[in-house]
Amino acid sequence: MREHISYSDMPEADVTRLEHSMIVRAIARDEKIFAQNSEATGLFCLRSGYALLWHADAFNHKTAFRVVGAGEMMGYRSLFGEDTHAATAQALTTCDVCYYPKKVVLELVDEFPSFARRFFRTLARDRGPRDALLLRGQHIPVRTRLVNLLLLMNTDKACPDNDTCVLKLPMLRRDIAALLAARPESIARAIKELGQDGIAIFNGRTVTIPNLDALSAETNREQLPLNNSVTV
Amino acid sequence: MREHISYSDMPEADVTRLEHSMIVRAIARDEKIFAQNSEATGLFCLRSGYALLWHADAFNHKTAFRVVGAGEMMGYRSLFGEDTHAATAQALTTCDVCYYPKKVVLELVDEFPSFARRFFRTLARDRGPRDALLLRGQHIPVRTRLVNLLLLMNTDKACPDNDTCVLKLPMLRRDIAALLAARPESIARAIKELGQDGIAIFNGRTVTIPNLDALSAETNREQLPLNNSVTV
DNA sequence: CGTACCGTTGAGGTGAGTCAAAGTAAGTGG
DNA sequence: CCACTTACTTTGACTCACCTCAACGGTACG
Repeated sequence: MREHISYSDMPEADVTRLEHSMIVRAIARDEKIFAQNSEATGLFCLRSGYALLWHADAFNHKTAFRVVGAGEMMGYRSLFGEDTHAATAQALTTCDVCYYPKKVVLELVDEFPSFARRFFRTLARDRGPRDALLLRGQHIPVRTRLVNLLLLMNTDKACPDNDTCVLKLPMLRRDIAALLAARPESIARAIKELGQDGIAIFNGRTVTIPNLDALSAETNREQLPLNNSVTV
Repeated sequence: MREHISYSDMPEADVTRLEHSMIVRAIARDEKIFAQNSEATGLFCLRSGYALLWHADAFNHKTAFRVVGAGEMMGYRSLFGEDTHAATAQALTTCDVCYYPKKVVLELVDEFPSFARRFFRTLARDRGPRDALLLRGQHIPVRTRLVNLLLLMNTDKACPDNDTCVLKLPMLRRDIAALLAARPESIARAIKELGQDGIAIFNGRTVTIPNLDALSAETNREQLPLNNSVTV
């Protein structure tokens, strides 16, 4: 949010107004931040911790599609779409959530084009749909999807270059399964495989990656489709 | 686009300016409207015909994720995301495409909040990600995914209520396959099944649906997951 | 020291992918 | 108008990755 403001030509008074409208709330693990089909009354930011966004369909198949990390926004899609929340946000860890009331956000967006443009950008760049291709594509085996997840989760904590790299996942096996559109059992098996091959060693939620390049290489481990079709 | 304008308080002069900046182009079947990784220089609208949006990954797996019909916009995501096109748009049928240069659109968006708000809405409501859950979810069998596609494609041409309903699909089997993340062979088998069960009779690209309710009922034909997990 | 999850492992079944080939429609040129 | 080419569609046989079901080990917590 601070980043959005810095790109705008908003005067100090309005910045203060926005910051004063903000409400911070501490959320416990597993607690919901907002629920699917509830009204979008404002914008949410994660100040610390991790949250998971998931969607439940007609008969309650739950599909996770995004891990929200510290500093990221959520709920903007339904806010600007003038619609109820399409997903539930649930805390993976204890976290601090900032809340900006709809009224203030929309007024400032109307008033300051540069602020609005920044939101346009965020909305348009929403990585959810694109990540989904990596994490949920059927033609990609579970093992590879898991590697993709590790690579995505590793963006923040850069490792000491090629050296060993340790990553702490914020979620349970079942959450990983939901993100990868797989079953927890399949995740366990993929984890075992990656460990045996020395690509990524899981110990509870801590993952040790001896060689980041070797992990990345897993991604290109495609079985050549030879489907020389033009359009597909 | 006309709808976006009508919701705005844009004066006549600017409406004219927008309309004069527009370029209309006739596109032949299979021709590309814009290509993945190319620069987004403007906004595209489909005046007539159908187009398909698809994304190709590192080693050329092609995944379709949206069918664009007449009156719909495309390319807005990369335009506002200030990024290259994330997908290729390809004509399924011959079609007329309107093109609005980036410069004019962005200027008007900056100037008229109500116009901007309308774009926010479109961007936020982009049905791509949500449809993807219906069309590409692994836990949903191909047969059901095909039914979902038929229901989505049927929005325009409403049938004479419960009576027989005929639908003409604009795309090839391989395009259906790409949309459903399946193989053309699997599509053929699902089509055969649906025909045998009298749910939807395919004849080339023409689909006859004897009973729309029966088709909808297919959607709830979920095998109960009994996965009583809370978070997944 | 149970109770309750979470995580792992094994055995078995299956939907959909792969490969190969035949059938069908759609252009193209003589 | 008919051979001929080309691309699309369908079918069958086979295989496999993943799901399902079930049982067991580990860890946390009252």
